[in-house]
Amino acid sequence: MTKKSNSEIAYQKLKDQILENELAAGYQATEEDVARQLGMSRTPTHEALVRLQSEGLVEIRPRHGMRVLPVSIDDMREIYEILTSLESLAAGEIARKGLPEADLQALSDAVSDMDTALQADDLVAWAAADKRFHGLLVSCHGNTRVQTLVNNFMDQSHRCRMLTLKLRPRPDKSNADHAAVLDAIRRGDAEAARKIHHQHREKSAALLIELLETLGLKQL
Amino acid sequence: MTKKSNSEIAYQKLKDQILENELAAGYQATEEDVARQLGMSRTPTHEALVRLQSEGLVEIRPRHGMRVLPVSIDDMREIYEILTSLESLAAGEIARKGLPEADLQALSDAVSDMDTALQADDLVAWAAADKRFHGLLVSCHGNTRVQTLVNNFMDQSHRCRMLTLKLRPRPDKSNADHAAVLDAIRRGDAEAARKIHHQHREKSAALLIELLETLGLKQL
DNA sequence: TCAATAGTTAATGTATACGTTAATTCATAC
DNA sequence: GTATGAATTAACGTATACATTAACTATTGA
Repeated sequence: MTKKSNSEIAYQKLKDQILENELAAGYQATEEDVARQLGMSRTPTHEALVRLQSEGLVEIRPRHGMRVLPVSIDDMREIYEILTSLESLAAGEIARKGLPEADLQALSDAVSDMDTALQADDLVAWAAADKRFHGLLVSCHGNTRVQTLVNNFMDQSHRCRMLTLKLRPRPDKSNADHAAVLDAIRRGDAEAARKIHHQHREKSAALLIELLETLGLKQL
Repeated sequence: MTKKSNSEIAYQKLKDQILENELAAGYQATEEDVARQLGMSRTPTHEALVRLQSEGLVEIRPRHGMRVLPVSIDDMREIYEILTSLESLAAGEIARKGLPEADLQALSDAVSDMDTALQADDLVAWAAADKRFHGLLVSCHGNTRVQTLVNNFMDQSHRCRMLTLKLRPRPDKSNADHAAVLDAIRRGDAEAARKIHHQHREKSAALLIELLETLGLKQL
């Protein structure tokens, strides 16, 4: 098998640490420090940081080191606006063209898993299944660029979703929405699939942002 | 003033050369060759290539050198689907919230310039004004991520648009569409702005793709 | 006390040497 | 003639030394 390069390792480790909040937003360090922490030289470290910067997770400020970017409420507004637009595009299109049974089954499984998780009050599992559903939606659509973008914005907003997960009301309505989207897809009703998913994402966004505002969390 | 780094210079030069088709799609070279051509070492060259890869303009194939990515018909389908979605989002939103007179004027100027260019049969000037209109639409909306994405996808499809510019019918209808979008924005009719722009982009895409298919241009 | 400036320094940008890897070539056996 | 595998080699990955730059600091003059 082909060996992973150090820069790839650096990229994945750093990304993991950022998404899991082990490297908190606002964390700042020089490239050399990061390199030392990773046990490699600055060269592959720098390359990883450049990639993470292009994904909006860190910022490289010449002479000040890299900084893990916090996510503001406005960032979340931007991100959710895009997720809403692209995902509902995907939902509509897959309803229009129809989906092989295997894909429908995968979507259906994700919805079931969300229900199961919710009944068990396992919010982390619920979030994972929810994420899977959204990921399937765009991967079934087949536009690879949409897929990449949605994955990227899900990453950018991951920490925020995880943080608010336990602070928000139980997402029962969310599960119902997903089931309704899936139903519209099965019926081949593109307009309904698009609209329902659109409203679903808008509601999620509004909820999240209101929560952040209520809690006075400007940055996280 | 703060001096530009070599990697920045490399990035811009390479990007220019690719967009202007001086480095044709399919062009392949080792990092060392590219570096020599740019008059610098591999380090900044590599960094520039990584950036260009993240923007979808080149591909880095270990042990084979970098390659200027051709754009296929399917790529154009993907790109225009996203542009359609994000730009009509922007059109709708700016109609909804209203725009300061200066912004309206800038949009109006772009429309006028398109008309003038078309009357003078100056297709290159027309394309520039058209691009400006689309750019203004998203910059007025204010979602910086949408702006970045739209700019990036406009870049990815730039060569293709330039190539087909002289092969397509005169874009009279296109100008009328833009005027109609602007009118809807002025009236504050979000739904109309969104819909008209959506149809406009879908028509452009269909035209472009049909043209590519007719000409049998699978890659460019 | 404040502002301007020159010197200091920390951090990154860059070049380069070297190690590593995988594509290719060539020899050999069948 | 073909398939296998070892040797070759071209290209990149990595570490590191050095150059460069802009932030910082301390000094000086007002």
